[in-house]
Amino acid sequence: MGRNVSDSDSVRRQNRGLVLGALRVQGALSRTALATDTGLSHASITAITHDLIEQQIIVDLDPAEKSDSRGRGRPATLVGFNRHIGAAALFEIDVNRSRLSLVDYGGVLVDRIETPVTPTTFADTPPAVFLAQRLRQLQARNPAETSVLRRVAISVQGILDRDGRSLKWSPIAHLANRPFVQELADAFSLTVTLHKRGRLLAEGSRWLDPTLRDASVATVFVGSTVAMGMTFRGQILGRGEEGSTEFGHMNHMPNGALCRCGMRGCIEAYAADYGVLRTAYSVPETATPAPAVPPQEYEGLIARAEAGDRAAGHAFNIAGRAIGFGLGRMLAVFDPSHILVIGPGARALDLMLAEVRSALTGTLVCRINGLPQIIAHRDEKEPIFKGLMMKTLNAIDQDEFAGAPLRQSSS
Amino acid sequence: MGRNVSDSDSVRRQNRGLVLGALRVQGALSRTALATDTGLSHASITAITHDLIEQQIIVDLDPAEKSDSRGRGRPATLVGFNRHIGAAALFEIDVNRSRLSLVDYGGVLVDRIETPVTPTTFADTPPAVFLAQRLRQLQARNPAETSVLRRVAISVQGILDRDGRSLKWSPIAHLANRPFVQELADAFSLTVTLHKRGRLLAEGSRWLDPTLRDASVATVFVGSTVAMGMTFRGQILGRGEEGSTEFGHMNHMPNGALCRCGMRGCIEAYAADYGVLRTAYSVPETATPAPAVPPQEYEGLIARAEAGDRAAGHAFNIAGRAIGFGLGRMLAVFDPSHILVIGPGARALDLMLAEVRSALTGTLVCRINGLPQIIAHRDEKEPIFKGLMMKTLNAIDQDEFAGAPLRQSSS
DNA sequence: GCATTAATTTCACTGCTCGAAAAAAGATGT
DNA sequence: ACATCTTTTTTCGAGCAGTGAAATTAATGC
Repeated sequence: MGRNVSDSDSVRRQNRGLVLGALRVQGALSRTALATDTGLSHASITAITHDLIEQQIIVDLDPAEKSDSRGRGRPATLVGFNRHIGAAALFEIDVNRSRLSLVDYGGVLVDRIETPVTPTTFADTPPAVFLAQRLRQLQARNPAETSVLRRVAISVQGILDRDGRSLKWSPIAHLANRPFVQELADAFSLTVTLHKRGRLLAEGSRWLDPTLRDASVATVFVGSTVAMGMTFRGQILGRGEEGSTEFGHMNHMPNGALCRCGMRGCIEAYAADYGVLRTAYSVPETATPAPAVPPQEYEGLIARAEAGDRAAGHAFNIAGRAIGFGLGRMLAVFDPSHILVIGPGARALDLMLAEVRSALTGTLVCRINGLPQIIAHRDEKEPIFKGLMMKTLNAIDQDEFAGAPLRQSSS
Repeated sequence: MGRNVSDSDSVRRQNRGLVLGALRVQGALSRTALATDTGLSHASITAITHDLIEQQIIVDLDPAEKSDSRGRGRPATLVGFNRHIGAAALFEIDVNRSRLSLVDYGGVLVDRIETPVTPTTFADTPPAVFLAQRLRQLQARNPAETSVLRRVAISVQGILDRDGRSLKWSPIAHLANRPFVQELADAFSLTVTLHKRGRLLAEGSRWLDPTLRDASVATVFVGSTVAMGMTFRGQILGRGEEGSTEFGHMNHMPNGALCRCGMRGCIEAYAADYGVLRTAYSVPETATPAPAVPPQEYEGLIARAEAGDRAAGHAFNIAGRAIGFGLGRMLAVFDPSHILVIGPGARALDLMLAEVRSALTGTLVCRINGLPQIIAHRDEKEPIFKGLMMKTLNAIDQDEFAGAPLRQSSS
């Protein structure tokens, strides 16, 4: 039954993981800094870094690099990741484009392949084939780096099944119910993981804003969809890719506006770009949603609303109302200390905030706890990529390198 | 920073905790059973049980007790908790009654004091005084057991503050914003903990139904209030008493029926006993809710609805609709494998199920994952008490006994 | 009585952390 | 130039907890 026994093996794994985690968060560090940062003794840090260096996982950095010359005592030598010991391939699959990035173990972007995606892409080419093609191309172009490829991680939108190995539903056409994760893993003999985009947003904003590292945060993406990722005191909620957060498809209004997902009254149907456009142009709620909204059109609508255009302003009010009620309902179940709004819709937060606040004010939790802090992160560059990368590299740290192959004999 | 270092101390704590946990769940066990159950080696079990026995935390049970005489080899001697090493005082404070129970470390009920509660109880007597009186009475009546009292745990309804030390709001009059936890802790020099009733329901149903031990479960209480507790793969969600689940006060209908909490449109205002009654008798939605509904009146309404009474049936339909939409919205954020319905309303589940199902069918998550299993546990005897007791005893196991005072020298 | 069987304990060994003391590597002062 | 300071790292000797294998213990069966 219980496989939670703690022994010297788990002690080593835990403490090596602490060291690697500190390096992952803070970058290269001296051994002394590692000791204070992890709480381990200097003696243990010496032993652990010695082992890690012997295993080529980390390297002693040239002291020439950082000339912190204004010290008095013995100058510190920093240790940092050995960039060449591993690499990860990161797919971001979206409704209208796919991107494959190769990053080394130090988190440096090595190469990138972008491909447009259309509604027929995965009907013409099975997802596994599509991904394998790109991955092979990457291998051909970067033989050195991909020889140490350790993981493939894929970011998608939609609902994952319980074990997180495939999609049960996705707004990306012909991607659901295809066992491409397994097929890719078999074809390349690699660990392949699947990640819900919304969850990565939460992961990404944690790495981007260090003050939120240990807080409970709900990160809301507003743009072509509405999605949410949650962290609880620094832990990503729903470990193991389970616990799908389908905030965008939470019901806002029984029998309401038609959503891209085919249901009616989802928050997304009011607050995603296509929903706002539909309201602004008085298109009937039951009209089929536009498949994709050009960014400039959405931006233009924001500008018009800011300039005082009645119809545009009303559309954002309706969107804010949907988000506000959704947040209020979410707060009854999960009560974060911060709410982050990111994505294209973050630019329009000011237009929606009044309605969001008004909806929240009508909930018990907000009356008692006060309104939560709602922060817009407007110019997030690539929170999804960052989240995917950090999650994957961290998984390599903890799963593959922290539990070390025992050292046989140190000469 | 990081205080997560693993050392021999944390190893001991972890493994002793495993042993105590196995005994807590399964009752008295042989050492061999403990070894297979925890995954520890026989040698370690010998060492650990030896220490625990020396510290009087567990005892070797008389082999006379259980005559499993049909064995061939050396008969096993069971070890079980030493009931006299500790005790816990458990308060359950409700809108109309309070109950104080004394249980020993083995989980046996020793004594109990019940007191009615009225809306003026805590206005006349400060909560801390009220509790202290009962606790002193208990001490006077049970000097032996209370001499080893280790914890006081209090179950309440309402919203706790972030650190779980006091209530920010409660349907129990004059209980919020009174620092009675701190005062009681100071007066008796004991650890006093406060628990949200909804959370304990989740804890309790885990102990009551072992098949749900490792599942993700949402336990919904329907009765004088509507409340929910959630477990995630066997973990109670929202550790440290944070993450209040205010399911009953999730908004169902903007500007809808008046709730006891003072807000409008809460699920509770439609689905709690007073809400159902209000609908059945066509009382306006804005009428002040009845302070308490006699159980027989609610039962009578169920009977009438089952007999085909139109108004009563309609009231339960409305209640089911509120619960169904609430669950659907909850599912967008947290997706349990089972939904348990308990409390007086569980008897009426059949009357509400059609509407619940219909509301759930309109959500994306249910269309993809299928409808969740909804199970009524009708005759739960005391899930709250059970949950409060197990949580408290388990806390004593893990916090006080697992991290042992080092053994000085074994003779 | 003696072999058989199953539960526990004992023993020798391993791996990990820790505190204290020693060593290392420049900076500073005369 | 050389001794002295200061700060970073490493070394060394415990101590502790877990493990597998072997030994011990306590009944049952013939």
